Amino acid sequence: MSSGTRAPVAGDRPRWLDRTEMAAWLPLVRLVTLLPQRLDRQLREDAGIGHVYYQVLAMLSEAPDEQLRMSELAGLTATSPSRMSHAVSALEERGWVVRCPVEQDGRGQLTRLTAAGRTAIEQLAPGHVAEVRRLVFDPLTDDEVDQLARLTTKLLGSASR
Amino acid sequence: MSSGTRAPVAGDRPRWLDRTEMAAWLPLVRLVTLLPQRLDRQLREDAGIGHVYYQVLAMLSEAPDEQLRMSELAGLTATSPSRMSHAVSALEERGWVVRCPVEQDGRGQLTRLTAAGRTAIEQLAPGHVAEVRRLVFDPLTDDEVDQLARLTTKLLGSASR
DNA sequence: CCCAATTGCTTGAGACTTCAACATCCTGAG
DNA sequence: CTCAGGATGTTGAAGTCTCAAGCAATTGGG
Repeated sequence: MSSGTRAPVAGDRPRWLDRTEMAAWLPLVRLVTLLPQRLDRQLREDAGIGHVYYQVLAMLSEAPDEQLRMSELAGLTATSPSRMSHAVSALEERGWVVRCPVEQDGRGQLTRLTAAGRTAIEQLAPGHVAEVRRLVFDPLTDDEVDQLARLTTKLLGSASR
Repeated sequence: MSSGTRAPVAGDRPRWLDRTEMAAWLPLVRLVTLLPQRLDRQLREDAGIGHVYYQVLAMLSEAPDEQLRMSELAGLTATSPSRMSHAVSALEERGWVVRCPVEQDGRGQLTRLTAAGRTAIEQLAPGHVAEVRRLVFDPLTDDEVDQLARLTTKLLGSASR
């Protein structure tokens, strides 16, 4: 406890979740626990890296000149600068990525895909896509895919703030 | 790479995601990254524990006699036995939970909420619910909450297997 | 009864994430 | 010009998660 800033004063207690909300909340929590687990496991078996690391390679492979700034990578993958720094270091050790300074801004760092990195993502992508299909898109109808897009986009608004 | 079992043979390459699917996939990945982050942060500020640990307390507080077996806890929270064992150890150190052997099965362990644990969850719950509302339910209409329940439940089917 | 296979859980090592502190560079007000 | 404040990244420590290995208890087939 340690004197939280959010004092649990009786009276300002928010409404608890009703039955309908629980019917959405419980599976949602399970899903956000389980989905990263599955994505991580499949990639770790195939390449020894987790999903975040794969995302870095994926974003780089689609960026102009196959390079991005740390802050852009962090933004695109919704991770902290610190986490991204560690992640890029790990990818650098594998030789899949290199760091180099930015011309115009002495603070910045560019991360660029190496040839080995490109090979890696090209070999990884098919298996990953297959897993994504199996986990997410195969069970859904076209309409449901649209619903999923709308819902997740809407929820991102509040989660990003 | 290291000779994955899933050989990237040209030809068996699965269909890449189309525009519609991407419109669902990208926000879904962000959501699945961001939501646990937010839940963790709020709980960590208030109590110094992450969301998984809170879930343990929450499930225990609603169980008969406020106790559950390790395997039940693991199942309910969609985590591995190992993770749950570590988690319960951490909660035990805080004095919020105790372990005791099961009568009928010498292998099993029961985890029971302590008085301090009950106090903790009672003080934590209002702030947590408020955060859940802010992040998930406030932005959605009633119809959308229903859609969310159906979609997440459907996706859980494939992710659990 | 006996033992091999299974179940339930724990442990330790290594990898990953977070947090706070820090170093560096840029920007703009005075 | 100068310096305070902001922005960009990095680092190390502490906590957490995963994986593989292991232990103890139970179960089931012979």
